[in-house]
Parts: sequence; structure tokens; C-alpha cells
Amino acid sequence: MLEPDFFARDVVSVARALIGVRLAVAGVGGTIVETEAYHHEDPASHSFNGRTQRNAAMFGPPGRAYVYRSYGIHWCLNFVCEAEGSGSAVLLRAIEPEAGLEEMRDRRWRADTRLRCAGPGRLTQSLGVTGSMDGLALDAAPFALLPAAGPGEIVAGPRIGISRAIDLPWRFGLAGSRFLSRPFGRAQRGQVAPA
DNA sequence: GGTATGATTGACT
DNA sequence: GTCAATCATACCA
Repeated sequence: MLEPDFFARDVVSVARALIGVRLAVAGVGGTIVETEAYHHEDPASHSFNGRTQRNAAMFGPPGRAYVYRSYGIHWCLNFVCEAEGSGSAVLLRAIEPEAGLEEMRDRRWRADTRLRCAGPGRLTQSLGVTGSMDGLALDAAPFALLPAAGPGEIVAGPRIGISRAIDLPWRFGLAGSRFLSRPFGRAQRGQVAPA
């Protein structure tokens, strides 16, 4: 498992540190290859305008899940960071499928393996994440998190799909991974994001 | 009460 | 490249 206070630090550092960490939900998962950081002072964040019923988990203790419905269709999975009340979380955007490949295929029979967990909505569908997991602790079932197997080159760039704070380089990915939701631009390769 | 807007995806021109 | 699906939230009347 990850160390207990892994999530109790600034959300951008956690987003970067999560690249390479292995995630499983009820035994189905793989290596995290793409994340984004969202902070309560960030106009693109759900927590920017304060606590609501939907984003309540973002203001809870770190190390828990925040699951919300996107565009009325998809679920998106976040990890709450920093401290209780801070309203910060890391969005999981892509993983490299490794465990439970048969279950992923059954849940997403149309997509091939490369696209199976490439994108926040696809990832939750393949792993079986739903709104019922909103607010659950990440150090207990059905979640399992294992430290990164080894160092990897990390790239940073602007976040995807937002209309405000579009210049903040708070999207992180594993360099050269085939399982990203979208490639990182050449200009961002090797760039170090601010903590 | 109404209406606009998404941390998306898949189908289609 | 365009566009619809589908709904919680925010904002306005």
C-alpha cells in the first residue's frame, strides 16, 4: 500500500507522484499513466465556488474517493488531497490495463485494450467505478493502491476539457505511454510543473 | 419556474 | 472536423 499520508500534501505534487502507481478496484486495474490536479483556488475546479452536495467529498479528509457524474453520462474518479476542508483532488484520466482484463473487456466490449482505460469516463467504466463509491476511503476495499514499480519519465501539460485556467500545466503523464487519453505536446515534454 | 454549462465519449460528415 | 446524449448544478426571473 501507499504510505498513509501520501495524499496529505499539495495536490499538484500528488498528481505527479501518482504516475506509475498501480490502482485496482475489486481486483481490476493497472498502472496510472495520466492525472490532473484541481485545487479550491482554481477556477476550473468543482470546489472553486465552495462546498455543494455533489463535491462534498472534495472537502472531506484526504485519501478518499470523489466520484461525480460528467455530462450526465460518465463517472469520473478523483483522489482527495491535502487536508480536510481544502477542496482539492486529483482526477484520474488514464491507466495502463494490467489486472482483470477479462472484466474490462466485458464492461467495454467495443474498445480495444489500448483505449479501454484511456480517458476518465472509460477508466471508470472499465474498473466498475460508480457514484456509490463517492467518499470511500482509498486504503480499504474495493480500492487497492501499490507504490510505483520504478522511476519513469513524467511529462506535464495543460489540462483537457476545461474553459478556465487553461494555461496551468497541471496534467501529468507517463512519457511515451500508449495508454494516454491524448498525447502530450512536444513543448511540454520534460517540463517540470510548479509545486 | 426556465435556461445555460460542463474535469466526456462515440457516431457521423 | 461536427454534434447529440443526458443531468446535476448554477444562475436568473
